[in-house]
Amino acid sequence: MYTIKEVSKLMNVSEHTLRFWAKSGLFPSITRDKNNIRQFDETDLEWVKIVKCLRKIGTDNKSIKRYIDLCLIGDSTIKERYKIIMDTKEKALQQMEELRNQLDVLDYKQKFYENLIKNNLEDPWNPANKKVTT
Amino acid sequence: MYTIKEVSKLMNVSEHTLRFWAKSGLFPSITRDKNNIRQFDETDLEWVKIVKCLRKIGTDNKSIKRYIDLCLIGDSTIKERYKIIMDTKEKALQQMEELRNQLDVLDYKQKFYENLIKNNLEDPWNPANKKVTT
DNA sequence: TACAACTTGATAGTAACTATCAGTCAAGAG
DNA sequence: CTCTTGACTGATAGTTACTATCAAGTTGTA
Repeated sequence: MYTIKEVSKLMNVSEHTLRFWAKSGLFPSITRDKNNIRQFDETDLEWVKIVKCLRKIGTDNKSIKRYIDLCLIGDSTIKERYKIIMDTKEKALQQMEELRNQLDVLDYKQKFYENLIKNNLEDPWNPANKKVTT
Repeated sequence: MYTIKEVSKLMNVSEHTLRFWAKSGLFPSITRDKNNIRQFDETDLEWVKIVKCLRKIGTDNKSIKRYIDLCLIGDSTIKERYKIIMDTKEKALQQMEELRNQLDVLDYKQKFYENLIKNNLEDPWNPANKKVTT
């Protein structure tokens, strides 16, 4: 059994966010001790893991809740859950692609600035040094 | 010269968001025609591009504004801007890594579900079909 | 017994959109 | 020459997913 603080450290999710997720119904099996303190077990950690995973890929909390509800219904929903996972994979791959594109933009900027810096060092009084650049 | 609608299509950013960015001072060189309509030129498209790039990597609008202000100051800020670009690259690479990790989680789930589906097809009355899974 | 370190729920605040709305303006139809 | 249509405007309100602040309860140590 883990406290919220331990889970926070273990999973690298803030306590605030864990409480928020809990309140949103994203941890269906969580229990409380006699003082109303949340107790996370290994299954709960699995829930945290999948919620974190879906959130990182931008799935909204409502859709995550839907996935969890499907899990609770049982095996009759396996195909639907499988589809959600596959769609999420697709989305993640698109994001990788997008990230790669933006890295290209940044690489271009990097070279651009490295050139400027080199020129500045060679000729610090170049009038080009007044120009505004993006 | 482009209208906001054209820029929206060209850069794949909603008109709403473009206006929001404009109001936030993220397009410093934008002009208006006699009817107060925004006119984007090629330089403005460059601004849209870099703003979009930084946003995709999660830079907040305030920091983007800071980068733009540095650009406007001129060449004396090149090293600082270079650092921003390099830090952003680093951040993007971390996000790639994070995305790869989450893809691993999803791959595991995929295999898990594929197994379940296979077993279901072979033995649809298996009592295991009642079990709740994450 | 005091106090530090947890925890709790409630509430308010924030960022970055996103949607809605009333109003302006210009071009084309009749 | 009016009417309508469509694009644009700013202002404002709403949304999502946190994130921060707070008062209050519990437990372990000095």
